[in-house]
Amino acid sequence: MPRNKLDNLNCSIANALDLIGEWWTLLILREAFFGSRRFEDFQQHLGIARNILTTRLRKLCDSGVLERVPVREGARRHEYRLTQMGRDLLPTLIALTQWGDRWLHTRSGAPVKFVERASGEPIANVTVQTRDGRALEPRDLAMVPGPGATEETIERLRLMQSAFKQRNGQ
Amino acid sequence: MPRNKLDNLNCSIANALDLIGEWWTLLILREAFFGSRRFEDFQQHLGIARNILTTRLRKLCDSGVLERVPVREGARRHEYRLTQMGRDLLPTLIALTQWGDRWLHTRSGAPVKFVERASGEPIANVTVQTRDGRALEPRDLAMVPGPGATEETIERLRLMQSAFKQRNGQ
DNA sequence: ATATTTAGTTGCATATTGCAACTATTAATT
DNA sequence: AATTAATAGTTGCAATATGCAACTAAATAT
Repeated sequence: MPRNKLDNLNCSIANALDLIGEWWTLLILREAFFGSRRFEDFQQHLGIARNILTTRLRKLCDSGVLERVPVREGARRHEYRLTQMGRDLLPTLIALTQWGDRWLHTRSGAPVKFVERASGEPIANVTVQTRDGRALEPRDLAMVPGPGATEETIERLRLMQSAFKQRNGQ
Repeated sequence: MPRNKLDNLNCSIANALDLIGEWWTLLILREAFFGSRRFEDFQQHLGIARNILTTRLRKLCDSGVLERVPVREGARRHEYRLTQMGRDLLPTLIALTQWGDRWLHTRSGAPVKFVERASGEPIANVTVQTRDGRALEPRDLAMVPGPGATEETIERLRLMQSAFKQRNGQ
């Protein structure tokens, strides 16, 4: 990955992308959500080069997104399963899928529909919401320094805020 | 992008990643949500190589995620703004950010906090929900063929379904 | 009129990916 | 038990993408 790691330290997106933003990685995780567990499953479904699959699986295991467990008690062969950290990517994956469904499949419609298993009801679109469930648009959001903000981040957010006020004539 | 384009045709995630899964692209879009609009803004905030920034911006404009508009009426200089298609990536970006906050910033906490502009209240975690607002876990979800499903997709989903039943002893 | 900023382009070194062949276990078959 | 096939990689090399720095050209500012 030739991308600079410089000063990505204080950005969750940059840190997340260092882990799961590499070529193939999100497709591997999609496969994992679809039920793939074994090396050959991933390889055959995705058509990914075997050496790349090796390095991706290793990285995902090292970082705790997947775990490598023996296929049976005491077996030497293993399989790759989502951990809680991996399962926690579901909202991201679904949000991305819905975006693709909406903007990139205008002809034929979504290839896969997600439904609640128990009821068969389609799920809602993933949205950004208040804690009491009102949907928010980009313009309704503001960003403020969190507990892990650096001085640099704080300064950046201050600049954003004043640019926003200026544009809205305040 | 050396990734195979083969048979990605029927997967929204694969198609989405062809557009926004390249190195830097999501960071560029994060910058856009943070208020960057000009070439130099993106370049300086990210430290990205200028030639790569050029190709990424071009691709994002060509595909309709960003638009290239004159800075003022009749000006030759232009800036890059999110389109509706681009703004629609907000849930994906926030979901990814929250994942990073949760799993990769355990020490210091989130660098940036998203709040409702009007009230200052923190937003909720992005979750997958039913249409009446109940949160769903991965195990509560099932996938069924959508309107754009190919025969291959349908077969794949059938296999998943029977594997699921087998694991759960039905 | 000159200098500076902005928005790129170009060329070359380095890093990543794709491909195909090869290896070494493990599981299945005779 | 021996042979075969499937699984899970590794290795080497060619094709691509990225990083860097210098260069260009137009638009603003002085």
